[in-house]
Amino acid sequence: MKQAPSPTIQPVDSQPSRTSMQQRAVDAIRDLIVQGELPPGCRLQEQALSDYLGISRTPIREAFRALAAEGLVVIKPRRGAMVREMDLDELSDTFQVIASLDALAGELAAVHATGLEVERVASLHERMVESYQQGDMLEYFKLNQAIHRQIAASSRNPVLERQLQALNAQVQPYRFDINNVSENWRRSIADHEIMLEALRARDGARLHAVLRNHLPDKLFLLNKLRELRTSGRRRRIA
Amino acid sequence: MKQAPSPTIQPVDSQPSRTSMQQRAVDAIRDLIVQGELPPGCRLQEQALSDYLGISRTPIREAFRALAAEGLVVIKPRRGAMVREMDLDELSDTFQVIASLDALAGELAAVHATGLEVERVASLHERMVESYQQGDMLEYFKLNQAIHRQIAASSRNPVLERQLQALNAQVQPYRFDINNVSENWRRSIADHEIMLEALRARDGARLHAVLRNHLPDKLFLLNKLRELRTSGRRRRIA
DNA sequence: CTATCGGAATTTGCTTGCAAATTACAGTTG
DNA sequence: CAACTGTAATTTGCAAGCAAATTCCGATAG
Repeated sequence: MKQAPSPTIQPVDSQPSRTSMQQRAVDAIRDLIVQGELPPGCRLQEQALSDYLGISRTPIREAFRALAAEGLVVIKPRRGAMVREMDLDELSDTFQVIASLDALAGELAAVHATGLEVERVASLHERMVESYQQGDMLEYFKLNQAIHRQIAASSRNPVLERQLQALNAQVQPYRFDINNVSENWRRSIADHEIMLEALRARDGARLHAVLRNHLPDKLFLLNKLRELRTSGRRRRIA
Repeated sequence: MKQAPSPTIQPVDSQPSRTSMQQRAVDAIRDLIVQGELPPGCRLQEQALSDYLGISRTPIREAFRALAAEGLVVIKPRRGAMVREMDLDELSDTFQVIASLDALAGELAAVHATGLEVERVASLHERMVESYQQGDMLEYFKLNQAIHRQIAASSRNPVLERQLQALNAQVQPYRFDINNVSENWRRSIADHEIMLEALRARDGARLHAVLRNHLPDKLFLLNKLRELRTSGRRRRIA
C-alpha cells in the first residue's frame, strides 16, 4: 500500500496528462498563426520552427498535419507547409458557414442556456457597449467574440461548438485587417441588443434569424477590403 | 528548347503531384475507417498498420494526427490512437449540424445550381426511387448520399462542401447500423420529392426548410438504436 | 478463488540520420 | 543586359533506433 490513491479505481482519463512535445508544437504554432505572428502565406520551415520551439522536426511535422486538417495550414508535397491564405471568396464562404452555425447555436442556446449563462451574455454585452463608446476596438472585438463563444457553449452541442471554434480560428488572422474598417459598429451593436433580448425571451427563432444575418464585422466589410486591395493579386497565370 | 511546355510560365501547382507515403497512409486508413473495416473504438497500433500498409511508422503517425483533426480518430497521449467512438449524443449533435449545413447548401444550390446540375439531381432521385421500390438498400443509400453531395457541390461554397464531407465521414461508420432499421423510407422519399420540386422551382427557402428537418435516416432512427443497445455499454467505472 | 503486486514485453514519443527533391545561385551565352 | 543551364545548398520525406511509459501476464498473498 505504498501509494494507493483511491480505494477503487483511479479515473485515468480525468487529467489531460502533461503536454507532449507534439501537443505543445500544435498549440504554439496555432497561436502564432491565429495571433498573426505567422501571417497567411508565410512559409513554415521545419528546421526553423524546430529551432525556435526547441522541439525536433518530427513532432513539428506532425503538428503541421494536424493544423492542415484544421484548415490553418496548407501542405504541398515536397514543397513544405505554409500558413493558409484565404482569398476573399474563401473568406466570404467561411463567414457564410459561420453565420449559419451561429444561428443554429443561438436557436439551441435559447432553449438550453441556463439563467446564469444568459446573465453572463448580458454582462459581456454591457461591457462590449462600453468598449464601443470608449472606442476601445480591441476590447470590443474580444468581448464580441466572447459573446459568440458563450452562445456556442450554451447550445449544449459540443460538436457544433467545436466546428465554430475551428472556423473562427481560420478567419481570425483576417479579423485584424477588418477591424481597421470600422463603420457599422452601430448595426452590430443593434443586432446584439436584439440577440440579448431574444435570448432572454427564449425566442429561438428570433435569435436564429438575427444571427443568420448578423455578419457583424464580416461580409459587410469584405467589399471594403475588396476595394482596398486590387493590387495584392494572386499569381494569375495570364 | 528541350521541354518548354508553355512560352510564359508553367502552372506549377496544377498537378497534385504523386502521392507521398503519408498521403497514402491517410487515405488508406480513412477508407478502412469509413468502410467499417476498422470499427469505432478499434485501436490503431502504429506497428500493425505500418506492417499492413508497408509504410514505416513515421508517416503512419503523421496520418493519425491528420485523421484526429478530421474527427475520425482520437489520440490519447502515450496510449495510442483509436477509431473515434461516438455515443448517441454525439451522433445526434453531429446530425444536427449536418442538417443545418445541408439546409444552407440547399438554399445556395437553389440559387447557383446549373440546369444540368438540377437534372443530375433529378436523375439520381429517379434511380433512388427505383432502388427503393426494388428494396435495394445499399444502392438506395448510395444514391441518397450522392444527391446530398450534388446539392453541396451546387452550393458553390467549397468551404461548406468540405465541412459537410468531413462531418458525413464521421457518421459514416454508423450509417450501416442505421440502415438495418429501415422504416421511414417513405418519409425520406417524400422529403426528397419536395426537395427536387423546390430545387426546380429555385425556391431556396423551401429547400432550406425541408433539409433542415429532413433527417432522412438520421435522428429518427437513433431512438431505435438506443433501444437496441442498452447492452453494449461503455466501461462505466461505477 | 479473487484480488493485488511485480516484472517482462509491448508500444509510444522523440531524436538522429540519410536519400531524394526542390530551390537558390552563379557562370555562361545569345 | 537578360535569359538559360548546371551545380551547390537547403529542405522535405522517410526510416531506423533508443528511452520512457504503459500494458500484459504470471506469481503471490489474503
